[in-house]
Amino acid sequence: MPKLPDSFYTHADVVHVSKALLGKYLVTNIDGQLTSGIIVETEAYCGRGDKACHANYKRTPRTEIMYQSGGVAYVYLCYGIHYLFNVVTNVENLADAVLVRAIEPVEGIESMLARRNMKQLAKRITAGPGCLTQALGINKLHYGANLNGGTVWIEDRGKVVNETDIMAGPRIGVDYAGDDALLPWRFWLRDNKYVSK
DNA sequence: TGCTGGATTCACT
DNA sequence: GTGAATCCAGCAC
Repeated sequence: MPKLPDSFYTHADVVHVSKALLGKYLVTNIDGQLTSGIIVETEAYCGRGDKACHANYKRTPRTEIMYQSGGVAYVYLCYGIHYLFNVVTNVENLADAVLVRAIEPVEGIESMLARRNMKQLAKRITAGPGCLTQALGINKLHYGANLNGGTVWIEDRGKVVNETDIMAGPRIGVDYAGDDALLPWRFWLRDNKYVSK
C-alpha cells in the first residue's frame, strides 16, 4: 500500500491537507503489533496568526518540530494523561499542523482493545484524540517520527471521499483562543460513528 | 526552583 | 452535568 508522498505534507494550505487526510489510513507498527484505522476527524492549526496553535506565540523546544518540513509527527501530552497526535505540514519554518482527532478501526483491533483495556469493540475506542493515540500505541517516543518510516505512517488505499461528505465546524477545546476558536477548521466525515462528540 | 493550566477522558450524580 | 486524574512546558521569581 502506498504511503503518502512528502509533497502531500508540504502543501502550503494546511486546511486543504486537513480535508485531504479524511479517508486516509493511519497505520502504526509498534511493539510488533500492526494497527490501522481510517482518519475520520481532523483539525487544522496554522502557525501564523492562529492563537489556538502552540507554535503561534513563540518558538520553543516543544514546538520546534512544527517548524520542520511537513511529514513528521508532533506528539504532545495534554492534561498529563493524554497524548495528541499531529501531522506537521507545510515547508520548513512555517509551523502548520493537523491534529488527528478520531479514526475508524480497521486492522489490529485486538491490539487496540488490549491497549485500551477494553473487552469488546465500542465507539469510544478511537473516538477522540487521546483515545486514538492510546489505541494505536502512540506516545512521547514518537515525537518527531518521520511519517515515511516503518513505525507510524499514513496510506492512501484509494478510498474516495466526496466533498459533500466532508463536514466543517469550529474546533474543540480551544475556547481560550478568542476569535480564532470560531474558525471552521475542524473537519469530519458525515455520518461516521467514530467522530468524537 | 516553583507555580499554573492545558488541542481530554471517564466515572459519577 | 460536573469534577477528578495527573505530567510537564512555559514563565515568573
